[in-house]
Amino acid sequence: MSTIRDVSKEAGLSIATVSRALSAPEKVTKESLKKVHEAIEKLQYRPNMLSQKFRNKQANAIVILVPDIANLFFAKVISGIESVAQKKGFSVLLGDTRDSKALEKQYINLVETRQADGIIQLRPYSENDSLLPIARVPAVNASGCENTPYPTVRIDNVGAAKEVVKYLISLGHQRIGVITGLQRNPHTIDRLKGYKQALAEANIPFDESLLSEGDFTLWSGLQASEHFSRMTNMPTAIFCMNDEMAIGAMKGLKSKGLRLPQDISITGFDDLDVSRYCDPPLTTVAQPAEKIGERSADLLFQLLDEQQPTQTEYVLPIEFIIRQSTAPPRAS
Amino acid sequence: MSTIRDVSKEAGLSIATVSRALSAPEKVTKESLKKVHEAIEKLQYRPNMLSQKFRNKQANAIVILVPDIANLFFAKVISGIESVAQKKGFSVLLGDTRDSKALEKQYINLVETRQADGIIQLRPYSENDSLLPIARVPAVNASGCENTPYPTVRIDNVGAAKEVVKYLISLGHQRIGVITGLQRNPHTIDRLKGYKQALAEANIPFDESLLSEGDFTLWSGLQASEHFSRMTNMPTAIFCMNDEMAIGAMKGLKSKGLRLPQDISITGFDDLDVSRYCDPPLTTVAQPAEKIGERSADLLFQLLDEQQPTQTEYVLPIEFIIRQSTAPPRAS
DNA sequence: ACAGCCAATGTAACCGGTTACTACAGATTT
DNA sequence: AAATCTGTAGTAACCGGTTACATTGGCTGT
Repeated sequence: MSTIRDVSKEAGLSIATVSRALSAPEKVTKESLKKVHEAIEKLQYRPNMLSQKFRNKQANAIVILVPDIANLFFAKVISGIESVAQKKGFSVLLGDTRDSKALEKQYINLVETRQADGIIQLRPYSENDSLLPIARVPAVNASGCENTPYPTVRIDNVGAAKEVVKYLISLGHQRIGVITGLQRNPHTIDRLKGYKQALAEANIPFDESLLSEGDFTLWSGLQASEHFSRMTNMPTAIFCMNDEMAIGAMKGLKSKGLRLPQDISITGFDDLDVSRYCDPPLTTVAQPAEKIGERSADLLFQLLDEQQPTQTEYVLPIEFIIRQSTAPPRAS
Repeated sequence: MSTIRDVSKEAGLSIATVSRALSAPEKVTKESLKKVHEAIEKLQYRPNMLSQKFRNKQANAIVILVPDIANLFFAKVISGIESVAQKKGFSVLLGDTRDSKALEKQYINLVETRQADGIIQLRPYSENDSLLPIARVPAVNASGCENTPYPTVRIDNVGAAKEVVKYLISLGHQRIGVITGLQRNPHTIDRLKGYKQALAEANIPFDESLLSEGDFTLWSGLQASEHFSRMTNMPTAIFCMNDEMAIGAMKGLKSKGLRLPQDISITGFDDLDVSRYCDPPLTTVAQPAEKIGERSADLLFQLLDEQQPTQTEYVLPIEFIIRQSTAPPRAS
């Protein structure tokens, strides 16, 4: 492995000139530039970035904490972050944390030990359960919830849930079931708040028995649908807190012989690609995932550049997409 | 930010002793150790890993080139790789290449510039279209195909496809359609080979019109199903080269009023989680994704440690899973 | 002809760790 | 008591870049 010193020797110039030829070519004559490039070519020289980063005290890298990389929604957010990072010449390290605090800690360590400059957290903040914020670790939360104590880019989960449920009510539904994420998950909490608000505004009393806890997986949606199909007084619509659970629930309900949406309406949240193709196509909420990613990255770079960002919370608009999984309840 | 020198001053010891206290505590007396730890605590010292890596000429990191992170199959392979890397104390950098050569090049650069020690490529090798192998870049291909010119961990795609098609033939199918990936994709080529072998062994002539090209996305499966449903002499079964296309095709066929599997059988490849829940549950090939990941990582570390690995190609067994999307053809 | 200026280049310190080598005290052997 | 050994700690070189500062030489203006 050749070093800058080998190149300087080969080119008959000092290491300083070689360094400048690479990082500030305008400060070097054409001749020297040519000599340097020839030497580099001949020696197959590749600068040691570890050394460079060490000297510059800048890793030029950011970390993304992803609870689950096999999730299309996150994939889109990541893609948004990457496009911004690329423009800045930063590399992006994906940390697949699988919801494990220990793994999260490990990735945060990368920043503390200067192997990365900042961090974007894709898991929503929840008191007592979040490692971030940490002093001297520049961080942004993407797609979090209300009351996150560090810079955030998110949607209005309460409002979105409310919009969905109000739509179901407007179709004539009165008994609206809900399949939640884990009870303590901030997204669950926010979306449940929206659900309750919509009911309250329509003077429909909240009924605990219409609530079934899932964990955002397809399987848990299927499970939850069992709960509902065993009820003597089934809901006429179910608001699912994400698309995967909605798809699982649809599967379960269909297997009980129920027709969708005639017998029961289903709504999701996230607008996965598959949601357009399931049977029937799913009514759901589309989050501006890519935008969330871009904005988060912008915000993080602001944090890294200056000290004070212009704004520390961005709430981006969602799109409510009505497809064929929702219809008025049967006249009963 | 405090450095090791600050700590040494605070502890009243030399930097060498502090360094040893951290990396080889058995070489230091209990007293010194205590002083060092107190100083570290007091100064909130965190070692600068950039410096350490630079000095050690080891990044302790590997890169995974992922064509598409929003893919459950890859997610499982990655998880396997990560578990092995973690044991070795290596961090894993995920490079989401989105099938772009330019992005791939960028991540390979990380190894050439010593920011990472080796690379695991999840995209199958194909002559003229692959950047790897590259001299001085330790690399392993995970989940590739036959004839990959660098160390590989994969399944027998030809054999697996053959098994699926032979099964369909054993059910009585004679006209078996196939929805492929992109024509030039190595997985497409291998699986098509297996398809043809199965036909040949059953003395069924190959019929070009039963072949429809997709690109491994749900949407393309839907498209391809249109092609088949317009045929006057429809196939009685369709072998899809992955689960997503199979799900898309099922959707398309059902919308034409066809019943599955009575009117037409469908098979997939990969065994996604959703495949168990679609309607009907999909007959498919399960790849040992996690194992592939683990073995690839093991192989890469062998490459990094010694020069000569004991074996440079591993072919892992698959599992053929028969569910309800396949049945004998209707008596016609 | 000479001072003054500027552009190009060279010299060497520096970043924060690791580690080979050295120094030294106390224990053990002869 | 002298010689040797052992365990602990210190000194300083080193990794491969960057860059402040010094040096050189050619050009301009008087």
